[in-house]
Amino acid sequence: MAKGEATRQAILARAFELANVVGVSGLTIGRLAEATGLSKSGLFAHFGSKEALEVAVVEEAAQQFVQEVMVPALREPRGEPRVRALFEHWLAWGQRPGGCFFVGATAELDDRPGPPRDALVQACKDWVDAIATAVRIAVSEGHLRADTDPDQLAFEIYGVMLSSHTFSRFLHEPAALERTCRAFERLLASYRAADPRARTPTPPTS
Amino acid sequence: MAKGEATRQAILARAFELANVVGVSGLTIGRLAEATGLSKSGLFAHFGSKEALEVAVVEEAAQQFVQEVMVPALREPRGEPRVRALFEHWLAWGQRPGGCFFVGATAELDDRPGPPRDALVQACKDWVDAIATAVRIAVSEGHLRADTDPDQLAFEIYGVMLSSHTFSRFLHEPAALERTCRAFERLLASYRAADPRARTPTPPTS
DNA sequence: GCCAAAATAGAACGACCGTTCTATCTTGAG
DNA sequence: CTCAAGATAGAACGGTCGTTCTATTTTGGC
Repeated sequence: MAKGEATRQAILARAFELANVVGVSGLTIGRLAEATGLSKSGLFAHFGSKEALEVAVVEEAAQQFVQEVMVPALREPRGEPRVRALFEHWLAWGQRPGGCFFVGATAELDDRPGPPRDALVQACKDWVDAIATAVRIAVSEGHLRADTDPDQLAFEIYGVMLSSHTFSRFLHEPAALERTCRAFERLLASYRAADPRARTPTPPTS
Repeated sequence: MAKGEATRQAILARAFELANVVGVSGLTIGRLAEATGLSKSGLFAHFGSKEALEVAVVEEAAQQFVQEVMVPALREPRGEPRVRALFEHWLAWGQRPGGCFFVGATAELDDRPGPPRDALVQACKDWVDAIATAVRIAVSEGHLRADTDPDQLAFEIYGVMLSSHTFSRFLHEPAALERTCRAFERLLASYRAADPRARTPTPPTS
């Protein structure tokens, strides 16, 4: 029967919204039941345990993230434009109420081993890898210097994102967005090839 | 009577250790009572409410942070050495079990208004300001370029710290420390004056 | 339209939470 | 040494948590 799957998906959509604001473990079955109009036990039956619900929420978040950040960026031209698109779509993603789900969940789960944490680690690694891959392409396109370490730049871009989250959402710093963009631009500039066409673009065969 | 203050301080020291691992709200009165050997009510009487305990824990953390990070750095020579010292002492501070208290607590409290959050915001602002001030001095000493925006560099250094925390504690990335140091060095280099003595050091009168 | 299977509801559970109350120790000033 | 004040303990409270159990309703293949 397909009814079960449909309500399960509806629950997860609502659960993700809630968890984005109150955190993964702040998400309670009672509150989620109230928010969806189901009974506690009726909702519970869809997941079997709170832990399984948390895993499902993390996976739901990852799926929405792919849809809203990764996929649109992949439609941009290879190289620096795509790196920039990843960053900008992340900025938009972080504007939803509660900020970036992964930033909040990371701090919450990093000292709580178990399947929810594992799922979140996987999602974050995928995200960092996506940045590093885009950077790698930008290097091979000659947009960034040939001696660029893609993983290093991904690490640094990730830091700008985290700082952005903290300064805007937590410190309520008015200039947060401006600082964020400036930091990102400075970062790209420091890795950019002096002349965009100085390096011969790597041919597809190599 | 001084006995009360002494045990209160002992409780806070233990509370900070605990909160560093399980988070500010993961710290429960029952567990803390067990950890200190007191009864729930006996411990509770020292603070009057859970919220007041949380505020006290944040203030305890801030005090230890000043002692272990700020004060030693202030003993270093003005300018870049002091900026570097702030960073390195923070690295050491983040090595304790649970990582950097403030990084964890920030994500936990950023959507939970109230006195604990306010206390934490103040502590973080003090920290960012301390970095920015050290940077400002480094500029006036001619160690960093004159057009350096100290708040911007503080924002970026903060990002490196956050990224460091995530990559080492959460992602368990083996190269986290190396990436952290490289990111910091790259940052300083990008702001460093080409010739350390090119700028005339601002005389004390100006 | 029937009827097993699936989906949902409702009540109850034990555990732990923060908090309150009362009683009992312990302290230290006079 | 006395004795009020302070510090601590113990039991109990209402509330919420995740979870389980048992009904009841709803679904959809036949």
